[in-house]
Amino acid sequence: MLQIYDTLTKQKTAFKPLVEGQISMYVCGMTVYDYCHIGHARVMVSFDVITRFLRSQGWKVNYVRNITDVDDKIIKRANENQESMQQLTQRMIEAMHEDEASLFVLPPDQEPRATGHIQGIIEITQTLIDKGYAYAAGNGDVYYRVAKFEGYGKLTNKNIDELRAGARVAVNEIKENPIDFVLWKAAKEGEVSWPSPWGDGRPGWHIECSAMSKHCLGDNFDIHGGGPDLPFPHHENEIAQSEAANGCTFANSWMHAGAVRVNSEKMSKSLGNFFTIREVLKKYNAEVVRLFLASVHYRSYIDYSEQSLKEAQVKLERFYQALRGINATAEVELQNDYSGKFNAAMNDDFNTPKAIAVLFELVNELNSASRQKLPTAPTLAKQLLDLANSIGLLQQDPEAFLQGEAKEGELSAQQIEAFIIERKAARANKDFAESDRIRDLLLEQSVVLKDTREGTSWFRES
RNA sequence: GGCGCGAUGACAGAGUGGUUAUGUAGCGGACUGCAACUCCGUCCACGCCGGUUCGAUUCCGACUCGCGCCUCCA
Repeated sequence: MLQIYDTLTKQKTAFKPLVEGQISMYVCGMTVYDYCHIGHARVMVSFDVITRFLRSQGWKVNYVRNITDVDDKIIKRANENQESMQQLTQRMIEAMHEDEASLFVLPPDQEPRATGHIQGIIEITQTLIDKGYAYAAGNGDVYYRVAKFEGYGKLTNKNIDELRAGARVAVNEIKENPIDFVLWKAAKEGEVSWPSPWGDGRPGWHIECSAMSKHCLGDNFDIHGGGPDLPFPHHENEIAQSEAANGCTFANSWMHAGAVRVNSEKMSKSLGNFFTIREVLKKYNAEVVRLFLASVHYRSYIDYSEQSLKEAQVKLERFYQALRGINATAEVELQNDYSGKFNAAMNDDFNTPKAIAVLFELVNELNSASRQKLPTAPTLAKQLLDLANSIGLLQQDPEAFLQGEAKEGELSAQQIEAFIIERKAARANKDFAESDRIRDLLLEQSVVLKDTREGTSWFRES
């Protein structure tokens, strides 16, 4: 049975799909004005793990992740760069797709863009005005009348009076109430704009997600997800917009990933303490980053550090060492509970650390079986691969992963093989001094040798 | 101030009202020419104070500390 923690009810509850066997999920994606950082990676990887796992369990998942490609920050950045908004967003979308692919993150089923849904945005805005939930201010802006929506604040336990009291929003006489937020912004000179019943303008933040989710999944769908800084105000406002306009419950459950921290502080654009995905991938294999992220439950915060990345690297080496040289095939019947435990952990609000612990138990048995040349080894290896693959791990060839790509200044595979042949000759002559000299020489280049009956294999140590 | 989250062994990180998490590191042994990989064994634990209970790291309350949101950020 699948259990999911819902941000709104603050409880883990049994998941009930709208349609038997199917899951409709909308995840807030990127605002494309800069390269993705590890915080973005966490959202991408978390929901990729979730989607892959659900599919492995037979769920038919319709996964939508939007792109917000029109927004204040984008316009500002494009101006700074002296390029058009389209040029900037196109570049950043391409970069995002590259990052995604290198992290083994599967593309969502649908990836709508805000600029492709202006008509839908205008329609919802009009509906909200017609129903009294929004008003056109004299200057061409349209605002949401927050006090009119009864459920406002239900996601994040806010109440309107306190929000108003603490409103740090600049007082704006055009608004009826300082906490009202903008649905449609009148165009400024030289800014990108679209025609609307209220004059030329562009969407505010929040409304695009109401329009895109409605278009892709309907008025009511199963899961809405996103990053840790989205519950307020973004998701709160989405609820207000969509529920008021559509007259029904918006998302049935809300999932939010935890923050990535650096030195106990949230990694964020505003603090400037972020590492971009491409930066990190120069130093670490993509699966190392995936495993690092999956080593902590998706809702908890995770500390980004070199040490954590190295640990993930070592863990992955253990997995691949176990799989190395084994032809993973289901040859024999196994009587074990690894799959049951793994799936139970994942079905319990996607408990990846617990699930991965099961994989290590399996590795242990696999190594033991390999060592004793038991006939169960290939089947255990297959089981390990199947389970790991169900969350998008262990997708590389063990040999390729362990030997890695030679980085700048490192020995090539051919050079290493040549040294191994030299060493083999020395060992055959019992010239252990020479043999050890070669081994130490390679070790200085981070190449570790492993002698077996079948010969010498090697891997690059992190 | 309001609303939330967290505090687990050397580190990372799950979990549980009474039973081994898991990984790395450490220690002892096996394997090895010596190593590495691997295997076997092993040490180290639940912030503080009360309460409930036969029994609490696990439930309840207070406290201390840390973090997030309340403003753009995944």
